[in-house]
Amino acid sequence: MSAQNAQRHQAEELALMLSDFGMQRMSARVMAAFLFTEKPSLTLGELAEELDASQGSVSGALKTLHQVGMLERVPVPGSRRDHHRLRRDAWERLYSRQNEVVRKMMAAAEEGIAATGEDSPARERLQEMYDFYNFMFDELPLLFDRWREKRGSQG
Amino acid sequence: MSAQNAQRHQAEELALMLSDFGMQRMSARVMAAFLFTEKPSLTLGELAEELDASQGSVSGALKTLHQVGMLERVPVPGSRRDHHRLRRDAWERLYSRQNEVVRKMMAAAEEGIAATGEDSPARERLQEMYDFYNFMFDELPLLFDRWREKRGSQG
DNA sequence: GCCCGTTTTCGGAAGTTTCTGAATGGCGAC
DNA sequence: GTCGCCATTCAGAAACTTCCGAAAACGGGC
Repeated sequence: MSAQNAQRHQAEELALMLSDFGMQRMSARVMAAFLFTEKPSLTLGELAEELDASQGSVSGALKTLHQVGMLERVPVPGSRRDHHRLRRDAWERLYSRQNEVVRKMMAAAEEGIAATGEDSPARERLQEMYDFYNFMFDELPLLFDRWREKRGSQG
Repeated sequence: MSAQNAQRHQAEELALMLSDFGMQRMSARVMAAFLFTEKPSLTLGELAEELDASQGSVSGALKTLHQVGMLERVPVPGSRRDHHRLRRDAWERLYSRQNEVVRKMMAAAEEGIAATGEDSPARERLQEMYDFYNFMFDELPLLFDRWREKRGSQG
């Protein structure tokens, strides 16, 4: 197996993992392609060919990944195609979506508490849930701050 | 709408949210039922009735939730049914599964790096991915430690 | 303003997941 | 040892995702 095929294989493995973790399958494959390519940027057509997928589905995946903030468009003068590349902080952004999850869980717990009587077991459970997510809600952004600081001082 | 119905509604909302975040639908509904019930523990039959679902699917959901460590069996002398309840640290355990995700992402990045030439853009990208997940891999357990400490000193 | 290359959207097909209902298996009481 | 109740497993049905391919929409260049 050529080195290039080996990497393509690794890319597909990673894509499978990402989709296990909840990313849409095609988005995952596109992500993996961006990670492993030697080119500085990729176009929709290149991706569709590389992944042997329709341009339609690649277009959808690109849209999603841009929305999540993992990709950015690269201006390439003289080319009418859109060129895309991974953002440096793509993974941080991906993980940051946890923030939103945490926030929603906290909010749900809060609502539950508000609707529950004073001395109820349900309320206690909801309070425990709230406490945990509230902790995470406070701490995760600080964690990211530390990451950026570390990252900045290195690179 | 009665207070009880309002809570049942809230429970279903929460279940929907959990399933948005990747939890299986029935597992999510079961979780929500455990959160909002006033009873100290629930049996399979009670859950199936409350959720208007088959015992089969509830059984599957219970199995999953026990594996994740969010539920525990409660010994109830004189009852031949299994009684289940939420673990106090259920949410922490749920979130802890991120650890495994992070570990796998780190490992995948590592493999990619090993298979990539010295001066390649792909390697740089993989290294950035590795650095981020490695940071998380180190820091998340510490975060949980701090949570447990805080929790312990409160409760 | 028109043309051509590129991207996005959309309907339908294929695949995957999830639920149910019934049968099987297991365990305690007597 | 047998009975009766509970829990689990499994095959099939239903629902939902995801993908493709075609057609519409978009946008520069001239």
